[in-house]
Amino acid sequence: MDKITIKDIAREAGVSITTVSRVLNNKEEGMSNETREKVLRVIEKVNYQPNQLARSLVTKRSKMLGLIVPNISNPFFPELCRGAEDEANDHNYSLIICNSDDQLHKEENYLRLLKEQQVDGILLSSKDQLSETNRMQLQESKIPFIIFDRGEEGNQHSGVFLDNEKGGYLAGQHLIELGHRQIACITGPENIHNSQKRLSGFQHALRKASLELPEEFILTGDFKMDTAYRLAKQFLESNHVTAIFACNDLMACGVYQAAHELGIQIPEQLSIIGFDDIPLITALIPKLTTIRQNTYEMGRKAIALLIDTIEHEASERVVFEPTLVVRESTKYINRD
Amino acid sequence: MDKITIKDIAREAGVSITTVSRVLNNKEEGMSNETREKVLRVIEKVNYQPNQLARSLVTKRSKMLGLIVPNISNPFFPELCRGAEDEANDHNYSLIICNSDDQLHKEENYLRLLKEQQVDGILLSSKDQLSETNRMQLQESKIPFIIFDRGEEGNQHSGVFLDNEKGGYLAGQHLIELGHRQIACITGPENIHNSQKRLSGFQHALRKASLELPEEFILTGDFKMDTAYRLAKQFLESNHVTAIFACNDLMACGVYQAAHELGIQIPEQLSIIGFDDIPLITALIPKLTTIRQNTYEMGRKAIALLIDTIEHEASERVVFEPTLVVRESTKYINRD
DNA sequence: ATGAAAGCGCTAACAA
DNA sequence: TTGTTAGCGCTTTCAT
Repeated sequence: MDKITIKDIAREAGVSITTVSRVLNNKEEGMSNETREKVLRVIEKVNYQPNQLARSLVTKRSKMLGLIVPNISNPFFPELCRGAEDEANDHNYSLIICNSDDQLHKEENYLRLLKEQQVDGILLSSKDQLSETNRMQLQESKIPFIIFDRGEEGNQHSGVFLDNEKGGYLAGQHLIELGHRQIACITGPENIHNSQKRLSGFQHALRKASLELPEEFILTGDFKMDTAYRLAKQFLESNHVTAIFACNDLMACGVYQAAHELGIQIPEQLSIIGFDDIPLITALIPKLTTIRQNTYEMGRKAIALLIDTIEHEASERVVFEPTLVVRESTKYINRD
Repeated sequence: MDKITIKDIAREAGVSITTVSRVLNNKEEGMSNETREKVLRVIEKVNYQPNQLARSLVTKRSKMLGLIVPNISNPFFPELCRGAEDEANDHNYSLIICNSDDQLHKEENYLRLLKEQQVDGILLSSKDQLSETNRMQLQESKIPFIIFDRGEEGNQHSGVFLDNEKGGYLAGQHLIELGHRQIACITGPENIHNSQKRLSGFQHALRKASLELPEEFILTGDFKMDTAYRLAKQFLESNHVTAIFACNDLMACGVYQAAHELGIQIPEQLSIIGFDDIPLITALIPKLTTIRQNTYEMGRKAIALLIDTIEHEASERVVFEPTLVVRESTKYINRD
């Protein structure tokens, strides 16, 4: 037996395929209740499911959305995916999740693939700012897209952003309030905008307390645990600080390790503050103080925005506010 | 300007659409190199991308695969996704990742959605055994599917599995060799097959050393950190053991917390061994000893199998072997 | 209230 | 070597 099509239903119910199509799409007008019921019964009986591909071909709406994330292994992104997926499903869209693995060529590849697959829109959580090729591709293909957090600020494209500057500021303020004066910071990659913002917000807070972050106390990381571990270990071996701000939680984990291996007690000898509040960090001992972003909700909002763009050509920039979550890895210090 | 179609290319190149279709699909025969080049030039010039939906409609191949995971927040699954995605892309398929959130109705929903979306096959990492409805749905829709780890053993459906029994055995053997005699185990949900296997393998190892795991030392968890934390805390308050086997790493994290709060030193007073070897556990202090599964490779293999099933109606059951990774959370004990 | 027919963008016989 | 044509499963005018 072959796949059941609309024709089969029509024949079985003794009506035209137009009529079947009407009930499929809940067209109210022009149809007796009797007919509708009859068709519905047949559909039910044979467990018919319309071919979305065929529908898409004529309606020019695939009901599919694409989501490109830079690194699915960072628990930050699964949270984003969850939010995005839930919102998409609520609106009857399906989501194709793609992991660009921090590689530009993969990102380009996915962009092409998603377009071929005729997705109705794309949520782009790019590693970096949008490359010129990609921007052009997207713009000229006229496919609606939304930017998630990363990406430039000057540009006025719609998207969901975090106030990274404020996040960094909160982190700095917290450490200052705890009395810290010797502080280091491990940043994300240099070319990444949100990472820079976190740093500058952080510096801003320090400066307000008349403290300048020395060049050597700014370590350039890459948002990954291993790198942060190596950087921190090397740094802590030959420098004395009482606090470290890691620009994401994964890197904070690396600092924990480094401190542990060097016999440095957290938070007694070293306070650590992270960024993101990924789910797993509650497993760290002591529990990590961090700057929280509501990733799940940001994912939902981003997709909501995307669908709004698709269906009503809306356009908006939403900025989320991060919050400070004080746990156990930061501590008041009496400076000598 | 509207979307560019094959017609536009044909007109522009002065050939028929059939010819264009031929070069698109790399049909070698019957066509002068001249013509091919000409068409290729036009395609290049206008940056034409064929509509995959239209192709699918006639070829009956959507080049899309579905992957349903039970809990994307468990870092185990992003690893699986990465492997699956890479393998799919290598074969020119795209992957729709769905998170069923441990909810049966979501899983059913996704199954329906994936079918409507005409995916060529499904990789199902079901929370539980396949529900009867789902099994029937899948079977009668004739859509190729592969089972990932969870799910029944008796059934002979193709899939990728882990030798969970062996994993449990390795864990038990390790603890025994370290001299532990008072041991507890935190399992996954009772109805989940792989969880049961881990336990029975574990028991097997103990029994070999003439040790029987008392009922009260088997704590039924749910693969989640929080639950394991609560169970472990309650348990450790009133029982004395020298080692705990957590049936996945997330739960081991929960045990860490509990031990920490009770002032129990790991591994001096309590050895802990986990299961999975998820990426983040290297952040735990001390580093977690665990039973490793090669999740990424399992994901790749599963998709390879699925594609093989789709393209050559192959069918196979692959079983991966877990390995013991000794780190710092287990320690030799001199029993008194 | 219902149906016939055209067409979405493409592939695949079959002709020429 | 190339083109004509039918049709994939559906929606949507336009008739009736």
